[in-house]
Order: sequence, then C-alpha cells, then structure tokens
Amino acid sequence: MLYSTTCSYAIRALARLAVIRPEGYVRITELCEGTDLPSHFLAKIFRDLVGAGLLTSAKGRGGGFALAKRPNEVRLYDIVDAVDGIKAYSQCVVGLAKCDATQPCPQHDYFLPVRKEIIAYLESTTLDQMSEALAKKMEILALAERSSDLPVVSD
Amino acid sequence: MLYSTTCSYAIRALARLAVIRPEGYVRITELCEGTDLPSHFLAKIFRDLVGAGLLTSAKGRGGGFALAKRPNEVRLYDIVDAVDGIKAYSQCVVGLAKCDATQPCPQHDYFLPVRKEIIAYLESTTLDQMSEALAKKMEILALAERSSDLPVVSD
DNA sequence: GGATAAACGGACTTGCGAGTCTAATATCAT
DNA sequence: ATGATATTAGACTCGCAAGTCCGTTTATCC
Repeated sequence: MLYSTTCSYAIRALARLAVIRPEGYVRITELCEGTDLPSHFLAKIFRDLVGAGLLTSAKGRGGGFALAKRPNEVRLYDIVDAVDGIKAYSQCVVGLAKCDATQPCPQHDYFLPVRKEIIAYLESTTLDQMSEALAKKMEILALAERSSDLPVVSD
Repeated sequence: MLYSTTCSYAIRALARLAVIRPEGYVRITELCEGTDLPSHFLAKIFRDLVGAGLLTSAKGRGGGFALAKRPNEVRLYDIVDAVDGIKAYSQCVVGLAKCDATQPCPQHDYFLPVRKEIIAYLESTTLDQMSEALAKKMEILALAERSSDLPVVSD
C-alpha cells in the first residue's frame, strides 16, 4: 500500500540480485527461480531500471543484469523514485491539487509526522541492509526445506 | 498515495459534511458544490458508508446524508477501514503473502516504525479535528474570494 | 560463421479502480 | 393523490496499471 505492485517487484528483485551476485550479471530467469516474481514483467521493469541508472545489462551468453552501484549506495528512496517517482510521496495526502501551508487540507498538519517518517525510512534503508535481511531469511528457509523435503516458494 | 482515490473522496466529503451540518441531512449536490468532488461517484461511496454505519440517509425532500455519530467519535481509522479496509495497512510492505516475525521480508524490521506512525495517525485523527481545520480554511478562502471577486474551487 | 543465449522493444491482453448514467423507490409538501 | 425531490441500485464505460507474448538485436562460444 506504500508502493505500487511494480515497485514492490523491483525492490524484491533488487534485494535478491544483491544476495545472489552483488557484482556480476544475473539472468532474469535465475533471479525469479523459486519466487512468484513474474519474469516477463520483471524483464520490462529491469529495462527501465537500466534507463534509470540503477542497473547495467549485458546481452548474450553470460549476460544478464547487474547492479550499477554497490548495495550500500542504493537507497530504497532511489528505487522508489525510479519506479513510482518520489513526487507521489510529497503530494497532498487526500489528493488536493492545492495543498500547502497557506491552503492546507483538513489533515495537513496531522499527517506531517507520518510523511517525515516515511521519507526517513526511504532515505535510510539501503539495499545492503535488505539483502542482509533477505540472506538470513533464505538461509532459514533452506534449512526448513532440507528438513521437511518441501520446496518453499518465497523470497 | 496512502489512501485510494475513493477513500480520499470519502474523507474530504465527510469533513465537509461535518462543517456544513454536523447533525442533520445534507444533499450530495450541496456537499459537492464549489469542490471537484464527483457527485455521482460520491453518491455511490456514501451508500457504502451508510452500510458501514458511518452515515445515515433519508430520501425525499429535506433528506440527504447525515453523520451517524458525533464528529469527535469518528476516527480517520474508521473511514479508511470502511472504504479501503484496514487490512491493507497491516499487510507486508512489499506484498509478500507470508511475512511475519519468523519469515520477515527484506524490509520488515525497518518498516515497523513507519507502520506504527501511520496507525497512530489514523487512530488519533478525528473528524472534528479535520472539520475544524477545514472550517478555518474555508473561512480564509471566502475572504480571499470576496476581496478578489474570483470564485475559488476547493475544499 | 553458425548456433545459442541473453536483453531489447513494442504490441497486445487483462483486470480493476474510477467514474457515468438511468431507472426504481421512498418521502415530503400541497 | 400527485408531483417534486432525494437516495438506492446496478449496469455500463473508461483509463491505466499489470502482465503476456513474440520478433529483433547483440554478444558469446564452438
């Protein structure tokens, strides 16, 4: 509800990319394996992320997508901005065209701390934090799978 | 970006309702006058709010919609829950089906304070706070209009 | 150079939230 | 009673985000 579906896919995929291969190319199909990420759609999203400068790509054998920067240099903020556009987060909370200090909407003042918290969250969370959390989770899932012999589809 | 468009309409309309007539019926057309609220669509939304117990309605001359409770008893939380469903706010921030303390998503821990802040905001903000803020704004706008002789479309 | 393997590009489909429209129903005033 | 006025109900349209598909291009390997 904070991000668009497209943006959620982007975030999850980038976190996976940072875990699987922090530097070097990963194929889309490999990236989506064992997850419910829609590979065709993600391919389209990744193309845009290349355009936005977050990813680089290489065609042909051994190719794929790679992070354009080191994981600790990529903020959640940058991903969200590239996909949804950060503007969506600075607009009026009830969608008024005119909403500022002189013409505030009914919730303007009350919402300020929430907006502040969201922006701080987007700016302070980085890809390496997310990849670290994800790596830990994948490890746990792998253990669970080995003991139950059930494939776990998640990321 | 926090609410659906429908929910924004509901919030704005209820705030207006509380300003125009805190108790007693207001017609949809009257409520939308001088705003960009889509009256037909709002009629549909208000029907649902009647079903949710936030509004009461009366047909025929002198009828319309009225608040079912006093403005200070209606929280933003209640409105959002009636329209979007509060469940949307408690789900995983990146849309994972399974996401809890045992299987957290890559952002689970980092997002907690944001979620907390949002919920606090929804629970603590009430309709009378919003109507008070709106009344103040409408007053300013009315003054501006009188001095410039330009009709101001807003709420 | 041919086969293969990957991204690239765009056209296309689908699903759903948003918004419109009209007929039905209930209420009030005279 | 009758006409005016309001919600009610639901079918319908519209636009966009989400998702699919396939041919093209570029790179690599043998």
